[in-house]
Amino acid sequence: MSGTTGDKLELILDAAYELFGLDGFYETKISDIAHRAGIAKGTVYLYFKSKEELCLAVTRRDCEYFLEKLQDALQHCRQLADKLHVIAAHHTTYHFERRKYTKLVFRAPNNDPELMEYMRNFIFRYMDIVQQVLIEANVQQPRWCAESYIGMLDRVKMDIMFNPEFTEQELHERTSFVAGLFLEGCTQQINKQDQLAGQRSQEGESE
Amino acid sequence: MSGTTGDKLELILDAAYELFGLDGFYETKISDIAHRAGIAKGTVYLYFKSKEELCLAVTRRDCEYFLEKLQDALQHCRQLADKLHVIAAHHTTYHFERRKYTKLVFRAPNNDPELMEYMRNFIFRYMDIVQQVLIEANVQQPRWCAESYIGMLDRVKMDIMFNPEFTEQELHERTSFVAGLFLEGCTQQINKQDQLAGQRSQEGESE
Amino acid sequence: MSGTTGDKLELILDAAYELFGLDGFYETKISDIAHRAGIAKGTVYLYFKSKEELCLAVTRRDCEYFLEKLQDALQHCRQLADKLHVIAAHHTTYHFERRKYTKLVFRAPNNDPELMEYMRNFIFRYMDIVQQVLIEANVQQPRWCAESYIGMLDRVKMDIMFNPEFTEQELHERTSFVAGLFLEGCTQQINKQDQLAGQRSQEGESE
Amino acid sequence: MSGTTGDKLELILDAAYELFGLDGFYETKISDIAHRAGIAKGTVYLYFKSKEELCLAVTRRDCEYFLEKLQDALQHCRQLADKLHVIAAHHTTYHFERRKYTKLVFRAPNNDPELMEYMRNFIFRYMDIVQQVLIEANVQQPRWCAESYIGMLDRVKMDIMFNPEFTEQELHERTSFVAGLFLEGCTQQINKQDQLAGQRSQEGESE
DNA sequence: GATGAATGAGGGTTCATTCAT
DNA sequence: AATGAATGAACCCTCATTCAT
Repeated sequence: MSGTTGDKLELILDAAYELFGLDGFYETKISDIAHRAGIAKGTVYLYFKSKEELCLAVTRRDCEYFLEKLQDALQHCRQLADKLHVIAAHHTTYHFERRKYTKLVFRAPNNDPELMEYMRNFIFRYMDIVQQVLIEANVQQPRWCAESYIGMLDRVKMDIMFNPEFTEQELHERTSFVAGLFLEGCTQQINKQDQLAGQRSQEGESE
Repeated sequence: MSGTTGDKLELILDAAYELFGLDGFYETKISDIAHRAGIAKGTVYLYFKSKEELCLAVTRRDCEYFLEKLQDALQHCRQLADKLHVIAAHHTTYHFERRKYTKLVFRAPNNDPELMEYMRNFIFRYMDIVQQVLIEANVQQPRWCAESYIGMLDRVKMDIMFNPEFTEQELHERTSFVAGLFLEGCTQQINKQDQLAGQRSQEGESE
Repeated sequence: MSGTTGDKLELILDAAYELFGLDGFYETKISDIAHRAGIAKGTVYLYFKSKEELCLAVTRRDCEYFLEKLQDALQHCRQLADKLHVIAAHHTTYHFERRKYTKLVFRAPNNDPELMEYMRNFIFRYMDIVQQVLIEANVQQPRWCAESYIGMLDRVKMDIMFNPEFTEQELHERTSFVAGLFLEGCTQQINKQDQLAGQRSQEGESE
Repeated sequence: MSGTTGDKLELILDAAYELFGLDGFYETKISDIAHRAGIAKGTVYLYFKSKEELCLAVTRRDCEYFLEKLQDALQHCRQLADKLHVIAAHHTTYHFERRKYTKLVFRAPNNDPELMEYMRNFIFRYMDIVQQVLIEANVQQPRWCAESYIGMLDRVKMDIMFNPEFTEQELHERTSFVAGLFLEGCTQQINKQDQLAGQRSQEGESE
């Protein structure tokens, strides 16, 4: 009865996500999006002021959903190892499920300041979540470690997106590998730090 | 000397690199490039069949130079630690020096298959070099490790390019951090493997 | 009282007059008019078949009112001088009061035949009124004189509309000047004619 | 050989004058103009930044030519009567020759400030020329008289442009009529002034 | 080889008008 | 009668590419 408005907006976002993802921002015509959404070209402009704004909305919906799902997943585990694995699995699975949308990697309208700013901000928020996990586990240099972890996962993502033969099996192996490798590095650091702390307390006692 | 063909080609590549890097592929007009190169618009087409081909040439020159310099730098060191540091330093410094060309991150003409293929291939070659370093040091899973390392470095690159206040001091610290973190993980793995190998040889002896 | 059909029609006309006058026909959107009238876009089309017809209605109301007021004013005077001054004062005052609606000068939809025809007709009727005044005073060439008078007044109108600093003081001076100048010319002509008539009658008598 | 550039610019101006004049600014498509000029749509934009700028150029050429011709014609006469007639004849003939371009009356893009400013300025310059003629003949209130004269002539112009049956015969009659009527008014004023001056000098003498 | 005037396909956006509710 | 979401034709302008000189 009502809710039609919401429906159409969703239709547009879906169509835009699909086409921006498959063909890229510049290669996608508003008329294509409208056609795929089953509406008229002009209707797009009832919901979005410009192609750029539509792209921003698409990106926002995608990224917010990404972070939301990540937070959800993290709630169910307590151990650092678990959390790191959840993060990795989320990152890789998310992109594996969307692997046909290769052009999303280049979130293009290169010069749209709002989109640039949003993406910058998204990365920060993502990083903050990972960093928090590391802080809770007493990992040293949690910011840089978080960045490194995300970097490792992003490289896997690139493989997923640009290697058409990337299998689900491979997905799991790579995910575990990255999580494992990183955990090892962290554990190492934590150990060292504990040793250090231990030494200090011993030294303190021996005085 | 100055009227040589080669000169003009170089002028065009320089101008295109500058503008593609500053503004992005789609935002840059052939006429802008010609203007900056100090030549006529039509002349560009004496050297390149299309804007895409020019972009490919620009990218190629940039990437080949990147790999070349990396190889050069790697020749001067033997230790794994040294090599990893050289790789990291090269990666981060290269992009720090070109940090104003933020749009190079999106090597855009999204649909040019040749460029896509070239980039895919470039990554492989880059990865192969890193992988070789790891293989020589007996690191397990050298491919995946190589990918992880490059991923970590690529994240630093993103920070460099999109954080305008990124300092040279920070550059060195981050570089050393990443190299160190990765080396630790690798060393760990090598150790484990050596232990394993040691056990096996012992077991073999004891028979 | 307020929900009456007539009310809404008036609201639309008022809003359209305002916006056509301030911004011009082509620059004004139907949605703007609806918004200013406090009604929905579609409602405009319950009262007017098209934007052109609305413009015609606006113009008609404006012009009819102009002529009506002129007729009213003329009823109160008998002397040619008075009548000419009333005409002049009406012309200039009317536009002075509406001087912020500069775009009314270009009653645009250039290609609407109905509007063109109406405007042509309006001018004729206006002219007829002035002409009648002149005929009653025995002015020679009353039609052309009427045209000239209106032309003079229209030039004042242009000054009023496009000179933002045009003051009320100036308005009165210019009005009197134009009326005076024209009256003089007419009187002159009337005199000459009277002389001519006098001569003729004298000649007649003397025969 | 060369001069081709100039040629094309002229072709565009001619085509634009024709179409803007026949159909109006908003009703004329750039593609129509290009077609009529025998060139491609894009070529128009090599010579003019926008449709508005083209309209300004068309107007400018037209108005400058108008003033130029007026100055030329005025050089050949010395008497006030002659000058006034030349002005009138020029005004009416000019528009009679262009009477099919009815839409030029509404020099439309209503909101283009540059065009508005240019037109304002054109009127001033035109008025200045007429005013100068009156000053030289010692006419009182030369500015307002000039305005009135132009107003009278402009009304004739309107008749010319919107009365399709306006004949050349009528043109001459109306022109002479307006010039005569105005001259009479002026002469009158000059006489009065001379009388005044005469009286004053007499009074001076008698003292 | 070098030029730059000319081309014209192409797409984002606007907005008068319609019509289901 | 009133609404306002939806429509889609229309048009300005851009810019990669061509080609005559």
